[in-house]
Amino acid sequence: MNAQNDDFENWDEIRTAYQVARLGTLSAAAAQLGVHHATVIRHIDALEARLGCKLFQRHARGYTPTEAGQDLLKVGAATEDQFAQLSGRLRGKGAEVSGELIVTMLSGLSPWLTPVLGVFQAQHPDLRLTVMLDERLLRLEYGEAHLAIRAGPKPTEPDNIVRLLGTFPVSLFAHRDYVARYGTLKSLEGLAAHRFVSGLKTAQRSPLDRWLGQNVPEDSIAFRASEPRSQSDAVIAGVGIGFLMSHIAAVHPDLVMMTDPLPEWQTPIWLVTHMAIHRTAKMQAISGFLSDNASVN
Amino acid sequence: MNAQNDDFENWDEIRTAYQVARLGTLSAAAAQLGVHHATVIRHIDALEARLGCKLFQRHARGYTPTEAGQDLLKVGAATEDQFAQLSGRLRGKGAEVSGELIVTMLSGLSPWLTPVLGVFQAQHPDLRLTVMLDERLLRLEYGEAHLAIRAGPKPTEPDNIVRLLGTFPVSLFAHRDYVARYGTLKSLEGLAAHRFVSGLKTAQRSPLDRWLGQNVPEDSIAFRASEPRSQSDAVIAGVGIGFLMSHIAAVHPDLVMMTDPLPEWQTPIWLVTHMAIHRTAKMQAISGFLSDNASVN
DNA sequence: CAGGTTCTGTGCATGAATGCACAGAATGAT
DNA sequence: ATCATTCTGTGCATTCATGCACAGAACCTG
Repeated sequence: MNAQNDDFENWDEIRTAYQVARLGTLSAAAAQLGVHHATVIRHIDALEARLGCKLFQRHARGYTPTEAGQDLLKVGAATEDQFAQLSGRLRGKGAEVSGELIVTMLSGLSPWLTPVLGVFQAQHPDLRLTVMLDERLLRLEYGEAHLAIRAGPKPTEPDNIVRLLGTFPVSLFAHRDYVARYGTLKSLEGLAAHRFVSGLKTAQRSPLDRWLGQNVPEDSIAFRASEPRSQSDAVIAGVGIGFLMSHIAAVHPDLVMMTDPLPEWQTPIWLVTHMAIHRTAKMQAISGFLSDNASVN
Repeated sequence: MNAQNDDFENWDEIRTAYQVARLGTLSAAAAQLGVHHATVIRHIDALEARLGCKLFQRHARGYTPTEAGQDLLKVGAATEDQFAQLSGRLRGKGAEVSGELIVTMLSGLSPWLTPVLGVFQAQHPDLRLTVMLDERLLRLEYGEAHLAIRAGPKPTEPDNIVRLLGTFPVSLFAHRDYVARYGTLKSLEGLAAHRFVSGLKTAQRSPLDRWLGQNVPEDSIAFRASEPRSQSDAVIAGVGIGFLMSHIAAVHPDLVMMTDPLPEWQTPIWLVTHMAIHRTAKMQAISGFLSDNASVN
């Protein structure tokens, strides 16, 4: 088997010989293959030498296949057909909105995006949708996730395709009970008199966490949580003032916006896919759907 | 069709991906293919990018094929099988002493070699043997002939495989009737008193013709013929003295050797084949047969 | 017959593919 | 926990495949 394999250690030479056998001249085969005719003749020379077998009778105006060349013509045609069918199947799969789809996002985006994804899945019943809430950067190239929805600076990992979902206003919110007890926020100079909810001090991954760290005394951070969802839960429970996207806060009638949103708080949201699957209909469909349906009214 | 073809414009990448899918690691595939693992990963990267489709899940300890990768595994296995069978058929044909065999030689060698070739053909009834007597240099690479039997200096055409059949003594012969009428050849100093048979004056391709041209007065060349066979016919008919190989002349009891053979008259005979077919059993068989059976006893 | 066109075949320069060397990740053994 | 082994992934240097430019052969047209 291995000894036989050595005869055909270059499948591209077979492809070239097949085209010459099919078309009859070096020039035509070269045009079909998109290479120079010198390349074609060299492939034929190499293949014939390796096989120790003449594949063609050579004439000034083209090549005619020998019996061996005709045999190779048949095998080459079958191979090309098989590859074309494989290509069609792969494209067919890629043209479907079906199969598994793993979406990863920060927990803070879940209350907003999970219902949207649910509607998408209802529209495509063949889709097996998985939503993973994870701070950790799931590896798109490892297939741990197919779509990552990220906030903050534009992701720059190589081999990733990044698309902006939108830039969303963020502001400081508190529960009305908190406001009744501690009062409103008169201005940004009065931050120290209030209690705040933030992320872990050691991390401060989010630009908003860093903003709080720079503008609020440490003694005024009343509550720290590793997950954004826990942070928003604390705000909703009246523990303190914290950042939320305006449209997420709008879902809660008991939340009060403490100050107008600053432009620097605006947060871009990115849809990230791996280039190897970006072109599939599935990925195009989910990206388009999120762009159309995750906007804030 | 052409659009589909573009997906698989590099059949060697498919071969590489097939080996990875089959063996599970880049290293194993690289070893099997005889390339570096860097080459393997680059072929996979290129193919996945071109297809826009993940073929593998990538892990630190190897690759597992996706559904698409498994599809490619099946197609690759079928392709490899088809190519292996093609290889077997070509080798099988090459292992047979059958089909067409065209042998070309000078006419002067025909009385000696044609019977030998006839015996060879009788031993291989599936062989379609053609003997072409031609001064013109038939193109081995064009398939006009498969085996050329040539005399004189060693042929040097590229892509030809040349094998010495033997070096044969040549001498000057005349018919006994000629000797009865004109006497014997006392020495090489008495050449002018005799009549000779030679090739065309304008050609003098053969070293023997040139020897005559240099050592015999032109008036003593009684008979010129373009074909060596015609020349030997004239000698046999008693027209004059002419060169023949000793073993060919020995077939004619009426021919008399006029002088001992000179070493410079010795003539090497070469078997010439084209490298593309040289290794086939057919060519090996005919070359071996001629070496064994065309010797002079 | 002469000239134009199409095609093959080859030496040399260029560009692309490949191998080398290294580093990092993951796993297993001690 | 540390070290060794296996494997993947990448930048750079080297090698090899390819394209360019040219010439020759064969055929067709005027």
